[in-house]
Amino acid sequence: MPEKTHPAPLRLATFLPFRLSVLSNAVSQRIAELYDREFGLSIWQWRVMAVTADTPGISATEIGQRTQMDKVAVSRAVAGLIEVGYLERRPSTDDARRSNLVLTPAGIGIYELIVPLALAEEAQLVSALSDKEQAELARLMGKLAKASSPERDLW
Amino acid sequence: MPEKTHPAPLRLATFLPFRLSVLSNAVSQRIAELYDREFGLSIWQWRVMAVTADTPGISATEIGQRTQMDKVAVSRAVAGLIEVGYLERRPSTDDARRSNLVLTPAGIGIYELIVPLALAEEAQLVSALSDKEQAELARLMGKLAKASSPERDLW
DNA sequence: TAATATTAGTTACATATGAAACTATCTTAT
DNA sequence: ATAAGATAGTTTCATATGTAACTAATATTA
Repeated sequence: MPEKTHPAPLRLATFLPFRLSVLSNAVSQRIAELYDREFGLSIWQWRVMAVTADTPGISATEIGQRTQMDKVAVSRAVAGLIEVGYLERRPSTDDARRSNLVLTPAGIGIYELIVPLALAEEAQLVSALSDKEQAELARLMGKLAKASSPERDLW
Repeated sequence: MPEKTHPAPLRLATFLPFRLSVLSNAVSQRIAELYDREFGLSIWQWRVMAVTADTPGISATEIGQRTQMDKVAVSRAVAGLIEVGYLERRPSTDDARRSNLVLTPAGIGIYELIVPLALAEEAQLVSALSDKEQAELARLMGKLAKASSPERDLW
């Protein structure tokens, strides 16, 4: 008489989606706390600042694409940054629906304060890995990203 | 005359916390949609089921530790699972504050339906990597986890 | 060029989430 | 044995978030 077959076990601790989620949350939380505590910024506001610093005059829609934020999140982050005076909205001459977003001088100042801190945080995080391992991790993550969302390319 | 020094640039696309977050969200969303669409379960309810299947009679507190969920999230997920009849609360004899949680037969049935689907989803995701790469990824993630939260060990 | 469809972005609403307060029970120290 | 503290778990409340509806402007099509 054949024995009752047991289902394949699933240990959360070795299940990749779970591990990714936990690791990502642990990392994000550390750095979100930094942005918030030191500068009163949410992680989404920081992302908006980062891409705006990189591409002055960017539109909200493009911010969404570059940061993987949906348009409502972008709208709210932008509104908040304008509120505190870090971002400025300039009407676009050729398309009245969109605005060209730029950091204000205050915004640039804050941005330049945050960047080294963020990079230091990252550096500390990856200091556990050799340069080679860091490169390998980036490569493997890229493959996973492609496998998980072949349609939109994430980076 | 020395030139004005430019701050180190920060490209979101190569910033590890950002990449981790985007990748994790992309993966989680795919699989959360599966749990929800097919079984009406949230990802947290699924996690609770998974550890309860693994350790019948587990307490809510221990579920929290094993899943990295806070106690409020556990409480809500448990309440929801009891509501739909997948989980049962048994009063603990030796400590009246805690309950021993077990899956009901219905819960076990659903669990055994989900496991192969979840594993298949994971398998599809990592199929882009060789066995060796998969092992390497797991190892590197373990190092990062330790670096990011040395205090609590995540897995 | 008028009608229709798309797009950029915001607002409104419903739900999800986390922090803090709370209840009940158990543990520790005197 | 009793008071003070710690722990398990729930509830409350304020905020965050996503979906859908909306406004305004541009693009398309007939």
